[in-house]
Amino acid sequence: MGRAPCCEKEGLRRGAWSSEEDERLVEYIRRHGHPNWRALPKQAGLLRCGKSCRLRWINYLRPDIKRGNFTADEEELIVRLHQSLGNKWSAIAAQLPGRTDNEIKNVWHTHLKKRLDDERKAVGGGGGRQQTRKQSKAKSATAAAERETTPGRSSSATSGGVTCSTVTESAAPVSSSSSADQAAITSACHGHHHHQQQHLAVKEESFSSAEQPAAIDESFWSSTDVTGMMNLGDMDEELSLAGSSSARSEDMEFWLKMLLEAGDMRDLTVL
DNA sequence: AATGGCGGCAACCGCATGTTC
DNA sequence: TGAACATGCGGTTGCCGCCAT
Repeated sequence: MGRAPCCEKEGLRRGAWSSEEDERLVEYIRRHGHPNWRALPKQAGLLRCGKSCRLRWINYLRPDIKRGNFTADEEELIVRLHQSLGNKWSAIAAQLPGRTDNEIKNVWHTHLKKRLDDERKAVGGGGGRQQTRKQSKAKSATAAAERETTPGRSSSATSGGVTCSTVTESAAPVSSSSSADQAAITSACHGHHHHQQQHLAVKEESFSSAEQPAAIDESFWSSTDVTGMMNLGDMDEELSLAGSSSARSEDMEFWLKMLLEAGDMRDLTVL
């Protein structure tokens, strides 16, 4: 049986968001939260589908987004986490407060992957030729074409075949990561452990419902440029005041613990 | 100055998963 | 119990600006 599309396609705007749309969305969420993304655009008077609104909010408009260049620490953490977790961008993002999975994904594909590839070539003198964007896009198109003819979920499978061309890209799933990988995540996580404990809750939707906005400094919202104006320390305080907790963060903590423990055990067996 | 190529990033697409009824 | 619906996630695409020629 078919699923209803997430939104009716007719008459809805697509593409880049205007500042007016941004303001509308921010203003609406400020007032009402976002209990229902599907209904939100209609209620907010936006000609967008709910999915688009959600994405815009999560990746750009949320007040706890940290924008700007990634620090060396952040990049290193991404690399290490990617070695252990693979392309689990949301899991990686959960360890980088203020960063979105989309942003991390972009950084990985545009900077880190290339850098690692270069380093690998410098060290090992090989690892395959770097794929150009053109080639990559051409392959993507081919993959997309293949997808048309292949039933079932193929987006990840085909793209996996395309993009997992480097050693790093083909990082094993968690269950089969090497002890080196585990050590990597262990050290990465230890290095940021305190930070993470503090911020695990931050990744969770800060204003997932209307009960939160009261905790938000109104002056923040009066500004058009809503990004980067609230520092994370403030967010932590607000969240802890609000007693925010989340199943997802707990899940993350749980799996992180499992990973760490597994890593420790592996290390022991190796020793 | 014109232009073509490339990199970076925001946004879209479609499937997976969770939730509700 | 299972269908319908909502949300999350990862891969991919398209646009725009920068830079080399």
